[in-house]
Amino acid sequence: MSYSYTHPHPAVTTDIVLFTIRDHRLEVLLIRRGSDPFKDSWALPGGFINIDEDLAACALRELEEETGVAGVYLEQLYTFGTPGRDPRERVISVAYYALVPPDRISIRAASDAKEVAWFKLDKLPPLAFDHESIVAMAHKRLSAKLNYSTIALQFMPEKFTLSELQQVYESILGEKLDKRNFRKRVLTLDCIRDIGESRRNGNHRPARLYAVKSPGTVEFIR
Amino acid sequence: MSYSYTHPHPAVTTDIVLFTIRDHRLEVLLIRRGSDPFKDSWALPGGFINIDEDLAACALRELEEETGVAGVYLEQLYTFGTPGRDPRERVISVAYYALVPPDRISIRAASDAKEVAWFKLDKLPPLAFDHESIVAMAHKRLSAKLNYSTIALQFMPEKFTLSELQQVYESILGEKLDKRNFRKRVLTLDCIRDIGESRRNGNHRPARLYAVKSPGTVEFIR
DNA sequence: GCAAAAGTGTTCTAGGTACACCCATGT
DNA sequence: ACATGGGTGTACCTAGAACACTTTTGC
Repeated sequence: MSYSYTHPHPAVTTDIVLFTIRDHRLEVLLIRRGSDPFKDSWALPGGFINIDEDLAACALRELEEETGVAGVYLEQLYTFGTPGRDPRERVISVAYYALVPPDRISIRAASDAKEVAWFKLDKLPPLAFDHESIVAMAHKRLSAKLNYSTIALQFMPEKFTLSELQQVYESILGEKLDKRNFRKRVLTLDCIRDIGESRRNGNHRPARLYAVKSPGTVEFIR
Repeated sequence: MSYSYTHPHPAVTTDIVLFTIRDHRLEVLLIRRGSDPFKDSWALPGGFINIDEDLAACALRELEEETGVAGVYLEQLYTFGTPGRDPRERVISVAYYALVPPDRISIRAASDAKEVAWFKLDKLPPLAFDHESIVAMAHKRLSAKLNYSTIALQFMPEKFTLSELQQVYESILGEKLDKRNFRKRVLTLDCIRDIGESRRNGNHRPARLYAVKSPGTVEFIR
């Protein structure tokens, strides 16, 4: 089967920077490529768009096919199209970033990915193509968005403590926050609610549990 | 000549929302389409990418070819790729927005554009494709960016008064600003300088003239 | 002298930052 | 009793908002 056009067409892909937070550290999901180019290199999940497929749907499908991950929060990041960024042919990649709570994921390698793994953001291996700059831009966008939206709640499981939420902010921003100021701020946002339960986490006072009021939605603040 | 691929490839275009400000009103540059689809409709300038051309270069080239406008400030906006947005074939459009001072432009129709004209943003004609939503998103981005960058300076000619700059902000935001607070704010940004000249604009006191310190660069503030 | 836009400071308010101690639990 | 993280309130500071009169020019 072959498809012909009167003018040359670039290939279009989506690439996804999937973030989660584990052990108080921001992590990115990578696949080890099973075929050339960059065979055996680590890369972002992603791939070629189907001819009748929406861009975001393509990103979700590739993520599911290559890693088994579904049900994430997804947002378009930027479109990367420098000629030569893929040695095979002209490839324009619409990059997305996605967030998932660490308890909502069971990854598996599939499709043309030999292997799937989470990497600490500050300990990434060398990446294929221009994927390092895609990851860098995604992290920058995510950090910026913490300050004017409730996007961080997308990392939270169904029930969580305020300390856990604070650790999420600290992991992304890479700095310690003041406990009292942090709690005052997130509680006045009125986006999480005290569910009246508590959880024992060690040899100390149990922590109150909270839940996101509108899961799946990200609101702008300030 | 024909180009064949083993998998179908979408076409890739760029579309450009070029803004300027004239008579204290935000305006958008449109072309009247000379060919189908949407023949005779107004649309954003833009067109198909060349196979070895960078995305931003494509946007600048299309703008130049179709309207004669060059030397603008350009920024990637969003990528629109809903299947069916172009009736001919699958087209993915990387949208850009651009800003130009009103004195830096001489428009002319060329290429497949029959006609080129500026329209007040609040009096746009019906647009081809999904160009209305592209314009809406560009305006939203521009408004947001006024609050955390010096992007408005891209609209200013070489010499301008503080009142003129204020009118630019007011046109984009669609609201009146306080003169004293506005002046205090832009002067503390330290991005424009008093060039020691003044200009008479009518039967009243002449206004001091200012110039942008670093033309062509947009800084983040706050 | 009158019309018209240019230019200029102070007060108030709200949101952000800095900061230290008691509480509930397990061992 | 002690170690550990959970939970709480106040004072300060700074940036943004509100607000009115004098100046310089042309006619």
